[in-house]
Amino acid sequence: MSYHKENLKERLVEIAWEICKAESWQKVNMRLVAQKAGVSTTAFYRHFKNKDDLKAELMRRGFQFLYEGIENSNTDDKLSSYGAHYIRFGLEYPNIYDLMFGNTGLDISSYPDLEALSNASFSGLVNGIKAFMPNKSEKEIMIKAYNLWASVHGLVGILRRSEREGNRTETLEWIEKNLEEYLEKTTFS
Amino acid sequence: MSYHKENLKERLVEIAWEICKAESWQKVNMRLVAQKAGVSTTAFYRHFKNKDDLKAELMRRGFQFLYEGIENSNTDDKLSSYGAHYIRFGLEYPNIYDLMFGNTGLDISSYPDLEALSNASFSGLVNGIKAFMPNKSEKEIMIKAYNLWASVHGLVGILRRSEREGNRTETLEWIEKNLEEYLEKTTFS
DNA sequence: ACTATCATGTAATCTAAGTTAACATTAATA
DNA sequence: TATTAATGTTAACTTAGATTACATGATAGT
Repeated sequence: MSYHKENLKERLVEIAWEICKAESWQKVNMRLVAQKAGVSTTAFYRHFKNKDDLKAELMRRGFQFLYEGIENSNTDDKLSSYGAHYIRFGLEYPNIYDLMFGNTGLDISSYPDLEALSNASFSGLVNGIKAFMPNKSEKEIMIKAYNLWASVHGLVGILRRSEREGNRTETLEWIEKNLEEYLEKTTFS
Repeated sequence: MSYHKENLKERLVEIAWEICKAESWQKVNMRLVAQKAGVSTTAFYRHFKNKDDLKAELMRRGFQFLYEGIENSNTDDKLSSYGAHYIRFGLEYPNIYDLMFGNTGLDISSYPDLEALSNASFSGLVNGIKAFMPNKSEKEIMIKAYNLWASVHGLVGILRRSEREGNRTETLEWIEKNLEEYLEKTTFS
């Protein structure tokens, strides 16, 4: 029975999400996802125009997931906590992080809602800095914002690389355990 | 004539390099490269075990290219110049940069020489900082080094993304034109 | 209730790209 | 010169994204 499935689209996304989280977005492929859902490969194309469409859906999920985490973690309104949350997210969900911030080949401008979701985090950061340093000029605030953003994403790369390659130094160990202090020390002069 | 070609391996790498530089490493494929070289697709496998082997060769080239550039640009021994060179490299050769610093799926630990090449740049940076701040502790120096590294690579990501998505703000414009000043301001308190 | 229609699922097939196996040709060397 | 190793070719296999033509079944208008 049930030639027509209940919420197949949702189930496909769910399955793809799990594969992506556990493996990488590169490992997500229609055949595997469809098979795990117990449907034919082509059933996929009734719900997604193509693979990019699925990737976009997964990215949406990624941003929602990240933002939920930030809301729920009662950060003490310190910017360093905000940045630390990003870093921890990148370390805990590296494959989701790659999907969201790496080069997946997706043209994000084809998905305006996604673009907005993606930009939201930076706006939040700018506002935070603005509140934190009310007497600074717009330009100084933006520079701080870009720098914090860059440091955060750059550091995720470093920490992950060191993990992969077994390069972990004592200092990196310290940084990972003391992200807030590290961020205060480096990006807030 | 010439069933056996002269320096086929070198020519294949050269062709692949050009494709990678102009398009992306994802666009590099054996059929295309072999065709451009005027040989059969499988000729490839006489010179490379697999595609990863080619990727590794291209990455080697990338690091040599980057380091040559740094040697030749008579930086005035300022660390900010060093960092700025990295950023400019990332902006001028984004596809080579992705190959070198992005997630290509290559397990770099299978290519120890490449790993060494890749680590060399960080060591250089640490030594530079050490010379620059002789009275700081080892840990402080390492923290600065990681931070500069993270900032540099993070900023490349930001600048490229803003270019792709047409997000360029005035401040980003300023940052790109004044990389040294930006780095001084942000990572050297 | 009957039937037209539309959303949703399937089978078969195409194409691109990585890879291998079996065979051919040339260069090197004993 | 005869053997062998290096290098190249053809044919074919595999995996993965995508399309076409067809099947099924839920829903709505008569």
